[in-house]
Amino acid sequence: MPEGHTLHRLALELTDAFAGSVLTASSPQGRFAVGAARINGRFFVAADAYGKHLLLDFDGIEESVHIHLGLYGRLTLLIGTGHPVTGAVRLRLESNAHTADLRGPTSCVLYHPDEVAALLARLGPDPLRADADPEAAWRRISASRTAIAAQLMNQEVLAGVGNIYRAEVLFRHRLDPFMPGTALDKTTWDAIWADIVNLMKTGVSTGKIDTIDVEHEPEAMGRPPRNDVHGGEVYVYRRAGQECLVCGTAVRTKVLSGRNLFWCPACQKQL
DNA sequence: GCTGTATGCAGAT
DNA sequence: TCTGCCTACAGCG
Repeated sequence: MPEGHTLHRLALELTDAFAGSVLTASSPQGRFAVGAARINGRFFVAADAYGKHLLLDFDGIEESVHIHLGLYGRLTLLIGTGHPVTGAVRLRLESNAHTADLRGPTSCVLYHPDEVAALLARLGPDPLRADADPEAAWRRISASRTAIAAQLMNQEVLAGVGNIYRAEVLFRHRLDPFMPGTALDKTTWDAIWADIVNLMKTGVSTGKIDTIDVEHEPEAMGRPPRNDVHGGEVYVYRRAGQECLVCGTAVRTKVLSGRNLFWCPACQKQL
């Protein structure tokens, strides 16, 4: 579920459902019992996303609820209230009309304003935020010999890009994932940034990661829709061993800094 | 039912 | 670079 687009979408949905409402907060699973008690009965102000981090603000307290879904976390918004609790619900928020259930997050804790500030200070620009500065990311990337595929996933470089977007955007620009950041030119970076912004914005509005250009869409290529586990069409992500949709070469995979990277060795040759 | 895998990241080594 | 966290689900028997 959770790359940046998911969190921004959730922030919009939560704000839409809860802003201005008094919320009931509980922690059925127990691990956020103290925090839930702190926010219980307060007016919900807004939810906001920074990269893959979600912050919830309530009236009358200076702390924010910091949520990071990690690899497994899910936040589900339900219509109505009084739903039976299923599974390990870390945090349940209820208005008089909606319910939000949080399960399996890496983080669900109260943050003081200085902790929020520290978080924001360490994150790179978030392509989904209007005030994001792509130059800040470029300075980091172009100064480091680290492989571009690793840098795109580094949240201090770019906030919100995850394993799918990095693989897909590198394919879309036919870039060798192992190319050092120092080998990237500024024009290419500007194109990558613009592409990420567009792809992620689409992700926010559709709720899925779709990266295929029109000419490579299933209908255009006479193949059945993949409709993979994440519901979107992609070029290389999780397609190891299958034919590249552009050139037919077998897609490769390799673990890079603990995550499975996917790429087409023919389309994405180092220059 | 069990096993493997997963859109993430912190902390240890 | 490796391990642990923590939950859900697909695939298998």
